[in-house]
Amino acid sequence: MSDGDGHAAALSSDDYTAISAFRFELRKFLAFSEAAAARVGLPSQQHQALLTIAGHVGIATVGSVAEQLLIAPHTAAELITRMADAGLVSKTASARDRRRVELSLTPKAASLLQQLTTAHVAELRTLEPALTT
Amino acid sequence: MSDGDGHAAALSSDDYTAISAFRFELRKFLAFSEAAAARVGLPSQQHQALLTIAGHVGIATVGSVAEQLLIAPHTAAELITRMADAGLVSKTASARDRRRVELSLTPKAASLLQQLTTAHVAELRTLEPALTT
DNA sequence: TCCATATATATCGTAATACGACATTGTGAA
DNA sequence: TTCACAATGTCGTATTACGATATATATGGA
Repeated sequence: MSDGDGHAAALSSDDYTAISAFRFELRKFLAFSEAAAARVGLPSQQHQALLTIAGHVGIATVGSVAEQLLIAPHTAAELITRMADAGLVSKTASARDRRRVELSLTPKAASLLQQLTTAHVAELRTLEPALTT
Repeated sequence: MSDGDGHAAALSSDDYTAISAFRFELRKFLAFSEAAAARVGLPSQQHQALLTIAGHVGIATVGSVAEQLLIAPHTAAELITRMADAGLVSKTASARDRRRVELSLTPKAASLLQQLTTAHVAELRTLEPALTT
């Protein structure tokens, strides 16, 4: 503690303004992301799930999605069920461990994800200066 | 378009892995924030509202909270009502424009916000390297 | 001045989704 | 084999943002 007081952090009104502005930028990015996903008919959480499945090292499972999205395993199970119903992912019982369900993107989902990711990379390039301030 | 193709962005599996990792870091920060707020009994949205009220240049109103949180004005009205019921904000009709409701933090809220902000600043210092990658 | 229109806030019913509690099936070690 | 644990799934519930709508106030022109 360099301010000599373990509790009072000496936060000024300007500090709150600056931190609030940071969160505002964060929110704008998340809102952009949500809107972009909605434009192609996806809830944000399903977009995130597609991204983690596509980016997973090895084969993604319900559990790995839960871990990446910071949600409970049974919540991920519900999410994946909805996505399978929507024709976005295919579920395959693992041969090695039959408790596991291995996931892969359908061509439709792969196409949507590519569109979305391209837009996100562009948006991130725009917002990056504001976020790192 | 420098890649010579307006549509195909040439995204590799590694690209998805990298972007997914970025979103994971973002999620971890947001999860930290939510957990920190929950520890003092606040939903995340109420913590965010406190921060925008404290950081607002001039006097915050229901409308300014809506604008900062990227929610509809009537959603902000509901949020502020809940917060007033919880003893976190006081609402005062504006003298100038009696449609407006001016907001201020109660001492209790100011104290909670200071605690939370101190913890957040520390956490951001920890996560910053991972986020800017 | 008076009114039409716009703005700020509020209310109510609804929908989406994450969770807790619990169930089911499979695995692996003693 | 048997048992503790792991992975996934089901169901009812709670929270909260939204759309539609309502009310009060403000403001600019006729």
